[in-house]
Amino acid sequence: MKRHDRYHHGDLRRALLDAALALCEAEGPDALTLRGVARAAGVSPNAPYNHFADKAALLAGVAEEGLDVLAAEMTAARDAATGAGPRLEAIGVAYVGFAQAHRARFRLFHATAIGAKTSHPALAAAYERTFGILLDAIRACQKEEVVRGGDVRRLALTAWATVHGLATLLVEDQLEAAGFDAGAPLAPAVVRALFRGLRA
Amino acid sequence: MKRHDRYHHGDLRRALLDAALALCEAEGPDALTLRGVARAAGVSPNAPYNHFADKAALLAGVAEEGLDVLAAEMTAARDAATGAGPRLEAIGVAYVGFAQAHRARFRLFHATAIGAKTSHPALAAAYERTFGILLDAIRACQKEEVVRGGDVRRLALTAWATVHGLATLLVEDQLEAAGFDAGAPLAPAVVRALFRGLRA
DNA sequence: ACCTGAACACCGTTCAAGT
DNA sequence: ACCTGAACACCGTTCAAGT
Repeated sequence: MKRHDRYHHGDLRRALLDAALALCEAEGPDALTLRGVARAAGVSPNAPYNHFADKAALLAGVAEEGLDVLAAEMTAARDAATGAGPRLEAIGVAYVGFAQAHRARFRLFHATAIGAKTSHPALAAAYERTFGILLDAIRACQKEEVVRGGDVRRLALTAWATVHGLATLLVEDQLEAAGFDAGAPLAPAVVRALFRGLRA
Repeated sequence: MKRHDRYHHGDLRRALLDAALALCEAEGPDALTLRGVARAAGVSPNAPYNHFADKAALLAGVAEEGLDVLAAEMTAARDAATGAGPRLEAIGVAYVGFAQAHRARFRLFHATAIGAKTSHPALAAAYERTFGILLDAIRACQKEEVVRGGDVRRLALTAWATVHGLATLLVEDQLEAAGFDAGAPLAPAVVRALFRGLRA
């Protein structure tokens, strides 16, 4: 484990992204330190600056890749369901499921240490792609008249807020504190109530 | 501004809580440093340890006071409305309004730097009080049969998740990134959709 | 082009010491 | 009881230097 030849003439950028995610999974997002990531990758504390402008840029890189995974799981869940309504619900459940299955990745989405998303255009683009999946699903529901008409983005915001709120509460352990069993499948019921609220 | 007699024989604990909130409002939660709080209060870097076990305990103290403010605004909004349904909606809108009006306080609720809530019993108690307001409002709705029956906590979770998600997205500037006008009053529409979903 | 070493200005926290 | 001063082991980041 003392040789790191692959990194030294290979892809240190990739290694740093992997190490950052692994550290976040192991120790939590607050323990994630740039020096620690460099240490885990077997390089000096300054080596990361050859690949990322600063710590925030590294976190944004990890977050961006996480958003792609989320988008993939959302589309997979959508494609496994039939009918516009069930598909929208499947996307919502998948969002919450992603947060529970990939805690570290989800927490990194909102790491305030990333700073203004506008300064990370690749991250903003990944957000837009993911949000687009939700928009499409709602448009399909409107076409089948299982969701009421009106501004798609407004409806999407309601849906996003609901699943995002549940995911956030779960990931930050605020539900156990409030006396909920976080192991129980809370998402389907919450998503069904949401869907009822959007119905035509 | 060089004398701090009031603090030295007065309430440094109070001064630290105030300084922490002020710093969080001015510089954001990430810039909030224990040494900086001590500096702002005019004491040495170690003085806070006479009043708080560590940085997390100070943050928990600020969060706890913030939850009391939130609870007060929720009950005020509730009491200004008439009818169980409108009252529930008013509470939800007040939750989001609190996040927008007191950004720093809201962000501190979820500062991961606070750590396990279980280790801050006073904070957990404040959470429980605030959640109780929501529970009571839903029970009142069930009694008037404007919200469907079933486990109150499950219904409350759906409501909490929705307003919490919207508040989080607003406070973390993720809505501008998604092309929403955060200045627009988004809360009423979202809360109405939520309420439709809970309806009897 | 990519990495290291030394350095700077910070942190949170602890310990001994002052009053 | 409450505060200070000095110290420790860390950070993020920069700069010069190596290959």
